[in-house]
Amino acid sequence: MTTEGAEGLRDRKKRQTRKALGHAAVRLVAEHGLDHVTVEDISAAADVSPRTFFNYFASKEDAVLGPDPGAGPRMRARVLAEPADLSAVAAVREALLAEVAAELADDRDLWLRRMRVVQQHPVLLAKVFSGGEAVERDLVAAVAERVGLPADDTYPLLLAAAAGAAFRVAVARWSTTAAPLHDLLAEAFDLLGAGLADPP
Amino acid sequence: MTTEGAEGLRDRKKRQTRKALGHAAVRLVAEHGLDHVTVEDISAAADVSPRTFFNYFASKEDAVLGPDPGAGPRMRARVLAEPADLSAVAAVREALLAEVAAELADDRDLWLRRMRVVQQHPVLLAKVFSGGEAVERDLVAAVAERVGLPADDTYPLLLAAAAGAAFRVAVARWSTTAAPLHDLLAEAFDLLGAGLADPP
DNA sequence: TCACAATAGTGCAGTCAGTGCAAAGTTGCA
DNA sequence: TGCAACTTTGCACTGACTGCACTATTGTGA
Repeated sequence: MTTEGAEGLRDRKKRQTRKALGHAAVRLVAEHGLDHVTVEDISAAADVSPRTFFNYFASKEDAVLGPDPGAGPRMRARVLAEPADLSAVAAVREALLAEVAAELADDRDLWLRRMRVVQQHPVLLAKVFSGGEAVERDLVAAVAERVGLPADDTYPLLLAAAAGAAFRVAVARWSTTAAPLHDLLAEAFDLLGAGLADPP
Repeated sequence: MTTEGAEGLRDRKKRQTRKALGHAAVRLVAEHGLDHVTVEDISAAADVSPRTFFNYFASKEDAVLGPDPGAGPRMRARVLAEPADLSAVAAVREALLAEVAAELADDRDLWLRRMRVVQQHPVLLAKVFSGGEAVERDLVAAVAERVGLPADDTYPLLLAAAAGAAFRVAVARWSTTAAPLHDLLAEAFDLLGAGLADPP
């Protein structure tokens, strides 16, 4: 995730600290359960003071689910970069498949552990949703731009929301079946593209 | 929990208390902002002790957004009651339209005020999502039963999630435009049914 | 190389959310 | 009327989260 070449020591350390806190949070929660882990525990595991924890994350839940501030802009760029002759759904589909592939390649284990943690603690679902919601905003903008509609029109709003739904369903199934996430996501988009017609 | 006709004084009082707390929460938060209202304030406005507040709601946010435990089962029943020759999407569509009409008729003002509060406090979006998520479970079950698929198949999961997406989009647009919620919801379902094809 | 500016980390004190427990008050019922 | 069931409440406690002032570390320009 190294954006530009020259990144000072300061920024590298910040990144490290954030990562350490996030990983510690996921590991400890997976191990002991959400409410048997305190912010103090997480901070200790990451070797920083509890006060510092809150300089990085607004809450314990945020540390576990690590809102990815780059995801929205990335998706936006991906959608706009898809060939112009693709339909909007197809563009979103391809963008999402590419994004997922990239993210998974990056840190597959962390993802899986997070999914398991969420399954064991449905309270965290709220964070998952609202995290996706942030990405959705950028997705709405990208779709609106592609199809030449205002960003408050039903079409872009709905396409973005439906894509989010497809994503969540695919990830949910992924964590309980052996199928590759790519296939599950593609299946979901096929159903959407077919107007959710009754299955045979 | 006497649901049948004769409802004792005890249950009536509980219902009243819950309602008083919920309404006080919405009113106070709309008036002073989410984090300038404490549980103590809400309890005082509803004339109960702060401790009692937590006998009814697990958190301040819950009091504002009032999770409706009956919504899931109601939707399930509605979906299964739709004519058998309707497609699954159509059945969900009709069920949702009917549910919304019934709920709006019941307490239109509270709904609108809640929407406004949510717009002013995006933190609450998380609760909206996870509230919808509870309903989604029942919806998944109903759809699975209708189409004769297991409840962990992609189709029912996705249809329920997409319906939730359509609902959220419709409500969001409703609170910013003058159009009736019914029409906005119908429009969203039309787009879903058309496979989210590019608009003209 | 050395000061000085920026910024990250920390300790402290305080507010408020949320929970378990046991006592007190209410309601249902025989 | 009296007992059982249930609701409300006060109390004490843990832990999340914040503002503030201070220290430590890193970046930078003379």
